[in-house]
Amino acid sequence: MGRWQPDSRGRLQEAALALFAERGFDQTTAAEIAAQAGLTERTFFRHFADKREVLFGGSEVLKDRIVAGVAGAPKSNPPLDAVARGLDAAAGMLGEFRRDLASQRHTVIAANPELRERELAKVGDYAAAVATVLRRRGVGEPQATIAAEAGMTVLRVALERWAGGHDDRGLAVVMNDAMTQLRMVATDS
Amino acid sequence: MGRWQPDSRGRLQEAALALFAERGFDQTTAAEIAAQAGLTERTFFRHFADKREVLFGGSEVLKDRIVAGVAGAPKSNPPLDAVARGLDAAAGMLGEFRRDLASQRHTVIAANPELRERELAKVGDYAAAVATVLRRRGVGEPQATIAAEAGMTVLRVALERWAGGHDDRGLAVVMNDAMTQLRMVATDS
DNA sequence: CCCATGGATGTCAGTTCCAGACATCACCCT
DNA sequence: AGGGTGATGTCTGGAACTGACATCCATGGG
Repeated sequence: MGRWQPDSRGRLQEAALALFAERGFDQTTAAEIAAQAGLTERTFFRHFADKREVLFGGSEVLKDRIVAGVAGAPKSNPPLDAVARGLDAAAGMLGEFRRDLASQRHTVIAANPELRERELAKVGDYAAAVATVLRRRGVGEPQATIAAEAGMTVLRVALERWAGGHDDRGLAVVMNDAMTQLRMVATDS
Repeated sequence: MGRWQPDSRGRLQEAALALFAERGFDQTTAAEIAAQAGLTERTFFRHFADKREVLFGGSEVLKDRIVAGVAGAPKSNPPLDAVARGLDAAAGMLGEFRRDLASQRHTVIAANPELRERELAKVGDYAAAVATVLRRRGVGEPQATIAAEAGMTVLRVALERWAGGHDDRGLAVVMNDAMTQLRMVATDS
């Protein structure tokens, strides 16, 4: 056994989620999280750029999955269909995750403006990446950005409904549904 | 003349924009902004909840304008058309503003992740307000949220193109254009 | 004309977030 | 055995905020 317990990063994430859920984000200091994980505050900030970031560990992986989904769509697909492939990939990945943890995380984030801000920024980052892929597929501007942003809106709305417990169907279904609603809303006029 | 110079809030906003543009957001302290405006740090934080907020002074007014625009749309308008009315109102208000200041502000925000986060949060707030108005008009969920969020996506994209100098037409035109692109992207499949 | 009140500001002290610089310790490789 | 490496701890300090309290001036009532 090493000098240190394994997976410090994971332990910090677990401790943070537990403490945030228990006392709230503002009432929890980075030092407390670190202590709970058997580490020091300084080490916390070596693993996460700021206190909020500890809740967004899998974000990069998810982005890559989405991007891969979009990139893997048939060349003939119109932009929003390609984006829908990315959403399928996202639903697949998030579906593997434990539902209760996703829900707890969602509750914590929903309760704090700073965390909601960060979440929006993350999804905005996905959108930028997706737009880049779309452009590489020959989609022009502003269509690429609009399709990407609209798609990430669908992701956020579906995730909110699913993790918020307002829709008990599978995430993939909820997301598909939201995409359909977007198409209807945009068409019907 | 009073004990204090008038319009402290406005002076703080001006000073902040100037300093941010000159040295960057991170390299400017709240105390420096306050000093430039002839005030103290404590007073800065009495006017603005945090350092970023000083760049988003007119945000509430803009939200009200958008909401009013949506609420004022003919009852018969489908949701996204009503939202388009809100966007017209926004374009009208932002058009009154000095273009160079809007551009400078946009440059500062674009250069800093924390500021981009805050901007996303603001627009997300508009979306929530618009969704509420739509529901009051009888639009169900998730259509209301989707229409509102899609509309605010159009706002962001158009604003980015306009303030970023990528499109020299009037803001209203750019926004109308973006809305049309959204409809096309969502339809064509 | 004086004084009480209230709003905007200043002063001071304290907490927390976050980062730079450097030390330490176990492990690994040769 | 010894040096290199990576993760962690320690120390220190700046900057973002916040609460408590003092101050000053405009205003209005007496």
